Amino acid sequence: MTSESTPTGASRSAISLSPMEVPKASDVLANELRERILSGDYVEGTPLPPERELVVQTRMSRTTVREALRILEVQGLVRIKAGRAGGAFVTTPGGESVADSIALLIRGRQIRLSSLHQTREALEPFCARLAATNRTAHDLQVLDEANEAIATKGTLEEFLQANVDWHVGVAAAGHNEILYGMMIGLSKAIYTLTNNEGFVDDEVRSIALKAHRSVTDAIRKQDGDAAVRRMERHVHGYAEAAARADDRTSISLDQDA
Amino acid sequence: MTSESTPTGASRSAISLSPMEVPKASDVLANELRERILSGDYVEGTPLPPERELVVQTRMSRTTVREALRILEVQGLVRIKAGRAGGAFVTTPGGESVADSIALLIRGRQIRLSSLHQTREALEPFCARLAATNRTAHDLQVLDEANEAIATKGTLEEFLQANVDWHVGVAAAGHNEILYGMMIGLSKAIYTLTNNEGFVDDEVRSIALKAHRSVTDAIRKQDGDAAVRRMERHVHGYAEAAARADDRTSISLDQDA
DNA sequence: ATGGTAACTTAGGTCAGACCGTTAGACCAT
DNA sequence: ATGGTCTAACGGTCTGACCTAAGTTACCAT
Repeated sequence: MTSESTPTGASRSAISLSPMEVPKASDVLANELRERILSGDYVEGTPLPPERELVVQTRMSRTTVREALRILEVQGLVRIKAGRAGGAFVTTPGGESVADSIALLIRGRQIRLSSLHQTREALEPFCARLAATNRTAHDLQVLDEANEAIATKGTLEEFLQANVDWHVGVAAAGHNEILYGMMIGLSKAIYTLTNNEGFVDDEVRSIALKAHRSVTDAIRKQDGDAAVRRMERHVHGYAEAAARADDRTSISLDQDA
Repeated sequence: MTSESTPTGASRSAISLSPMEVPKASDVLANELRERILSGDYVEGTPLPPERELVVQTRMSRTTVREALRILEVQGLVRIKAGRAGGAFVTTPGGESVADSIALLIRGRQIRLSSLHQTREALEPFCARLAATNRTAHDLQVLDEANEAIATKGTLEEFLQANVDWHVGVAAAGHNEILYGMMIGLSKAIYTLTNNEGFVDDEVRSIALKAHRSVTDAIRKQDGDAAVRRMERHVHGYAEAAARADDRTSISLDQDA
């Protein structure tokens, strides 16, 4: 039966299916919970039922329930506490998860430092313009404090931290959460990558401080165009200095070899 | 023994400890594996040992091992296949994880569409400039194909997909993986959010098509400045149109209420 | 009354062992 | 060649137990 001829020869039947996905139980639970959380029905801090309660409700095993919760935890949707009155609490995802994934992307793909600086050149001037428009008094205070920390000659780590604080502060002053998350990720990556390079000397520090102050000034005066211009110069200059230092490193490495 | 006087009264001993963190076993394993993967020792596709083998090696339970693997899977560092010859395979994290976290950020924080478009205004002109510099023949082909797909009057979904393809194509032509990853995230988010809004009519389509062609042209001619200028106009115009549509929606919603 | 502490309770964290479902590969029958 | 069958090697799920962290409560000594 059904022994028809196959005209084209390629396939005997006209029907064809694409690869199908069979979701895992833990994914199903995770998706369900994620949708409920993202729908906004639960306020930040709302506790999910205890694991054993979820087991009863879903009729899944505790293993499965726990994997689902773990997924949500990694995605930054819940925070899990142990002990009595512990459990999974709803969290509003912040910039950290974006930052983490960007950091993974950068490390995992062995991305060149130049790409990082290039990306900063795209984001930071724009952030500066937003900051000039939207900055609050508190934002300005954060920027000033970061600059003061830079002025205080400290260790390399302290300088780098203060540097990051200022740049992230500019992004925060722009009050755009997406850009803010992106800048956190970039900064974190640049911080770790620059920690090894040794091109940060006193000159670099004082140049950075001067640049930061001039940008901060423009932001304070709500002069968007000036903020963009100065930030562009600063970031571009920093990128070129880093590139030159990188060249030197490569060269001396070559000489070593 | 050691019953000294305690002058300050605050503490009997000089040793003092800060709050300590007791990491979970699964996190320890996950961190260890993540470091090994990110160090680049394993090529894409390298299989990790089977779960039961990891149990033997680490002397942890299978539950713990599985949770660690699940963490890495969510972070996009491994891909887990079931069945014989299955297991966890090393994956180079791509833009998808960035895209996912951005999408979560946007949905979770109820971020306004305007923030999204604002972010595009920061990224896309810069991507266009990079594209003008770095585009290959293949990149241009992708852009042309996306434009053709837009020219073909299709369903709303087809239009949106082609639209996304073109914008992502520009980012790809810039050959900066970070910006590329960010654009994928933004595009995915914008895609889903625009799917509901009903402001895409024939006029919007033809305007977008024209703008895309002019930007593509500048990229083809490697005219960076023109690419930036035209992309700025396009994105800004689109953002304003979307904002107007959003206003209309809000107003009609108010009238409904 | 006050302060400490022991016991209890509720929650997540870990473990051991079993069984199920899926898949690749080998082998055989048609 | 096509399709069936068996087997081994995987991850996926389940059960049930115990450990550990952290609030609550009751009790006891001062």
